[in-house]
Amino acid sequence: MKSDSEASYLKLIDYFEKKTTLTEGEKTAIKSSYKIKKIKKKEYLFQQGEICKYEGFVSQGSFRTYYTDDKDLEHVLYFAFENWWVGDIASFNEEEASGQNVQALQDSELLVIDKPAKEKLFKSIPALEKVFRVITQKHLTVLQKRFLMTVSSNAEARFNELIQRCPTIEQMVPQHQIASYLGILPESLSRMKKQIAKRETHKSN
Amino acid sequence: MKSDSEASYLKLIDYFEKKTTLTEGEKTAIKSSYKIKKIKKKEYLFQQGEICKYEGFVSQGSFRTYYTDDKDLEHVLYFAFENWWVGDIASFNEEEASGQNVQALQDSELLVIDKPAKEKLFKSIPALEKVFRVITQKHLTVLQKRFLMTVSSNAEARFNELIQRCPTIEQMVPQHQIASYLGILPESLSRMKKQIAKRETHKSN
DNA sequence: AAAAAGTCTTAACCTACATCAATGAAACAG
DNA sequence: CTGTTTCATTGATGTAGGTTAAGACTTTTT
Repeated sequence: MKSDSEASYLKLIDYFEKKTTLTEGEKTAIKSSYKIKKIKKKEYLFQQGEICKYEGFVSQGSFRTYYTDDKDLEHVLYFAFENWWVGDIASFNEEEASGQNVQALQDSELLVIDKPAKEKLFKSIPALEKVFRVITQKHLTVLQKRFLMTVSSNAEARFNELIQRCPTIEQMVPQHQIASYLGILPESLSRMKKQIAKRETHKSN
Repeated sequence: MKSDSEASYLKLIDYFEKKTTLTEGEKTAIKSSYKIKKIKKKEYLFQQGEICKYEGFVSQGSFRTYYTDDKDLEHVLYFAFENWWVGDIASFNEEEASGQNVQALQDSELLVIDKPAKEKLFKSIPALEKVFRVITQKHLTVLQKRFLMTVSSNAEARFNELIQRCPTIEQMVPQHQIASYLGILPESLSRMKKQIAKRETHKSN
């Protein structure tokens, strides 16, 4: 399906063009550097203990990045939908084992690049270097907010913030994974939602 | 005190030379780009609501970065000792209000640079660009670990991890700020330490 | 040297969320 | 279509850490 993959590459080019200007030649270089990788539901880009060999741009579908602790509990670090990135920066760059798992939530498609290809691409398009520096900074800022939110407010406030920031998330992700993202157990989220609903009906009567 | 400031600049140069190679001319450029800024105990590099105009390298003393929430509770995000950096990357780069405070824990000294000077320095020493990209990545990795630690283990495990990673911290920082860093109240840390001590004596008898 | 401000500890009580256990419903595989 | 995981809900009970309040001890300010 040539036209499908063409559309995927266009998403990536559009994404970059929102952050910098590219010549036609540069666009071609980008297209030939990123490869299409399809990942079926519940399968992985990489898992804990493996090296993250690819950095991926989500062209179709969705992913979760999570960490499994020593009590075998999963903790969702991020969700990634279309036009977002997945990967473990530290593992990708240092070529060391990752502590994370990146799993498809549905049959999905990524545009992936490995480290040598990325370095080559940076050399031919220096402006991209800055684009990725900014992406990393943004990433850091988001995580800082998340961390502060986690230590300074309760699960209900975190839930409200999530719904406000990402209103469709409940349609896209099972509830126990939202709970994990919020840092609570599914039982607690279920109870919490019941409480919220009860309060809502009381108010409106 | 010329010799004092000379020693401060040497710390910064040594720091950079661990990550890249520099010519004498580049070292001179670095020295003339960073300015010395002394900050007395309890005073600030910047506060919540202000723009972080300087990125600082701690040449003497120590700092805490914290956030004050809507209930007026302080949450320590980082400590910074000698040879560490302070600042708010997002605020510094985007020139927007910061949500953080950077406060000296004792009379301290920074080598600071503002955004125009940093951009100019990057132009004259492109290798530094990569150094800072790596610093930001490292920063992100550290924060990710911290976040996962916070959601996947209890305060005692976090305390033990901190002591192991930074054994002298209890001599350098008041206990209520360590509590804040751990995400608990000073009373809880005090109680926790008592429990630990009780267990220790039981074991050794 | 006195006053004020900051720090640490202890104790009694409270609450948000975890844990354990059971159930029904939905999704999925053979 | 049917047995089997997976998912959501609910209830009973447990606990880490929060809240409030008080006292002692130390450091800083005047």
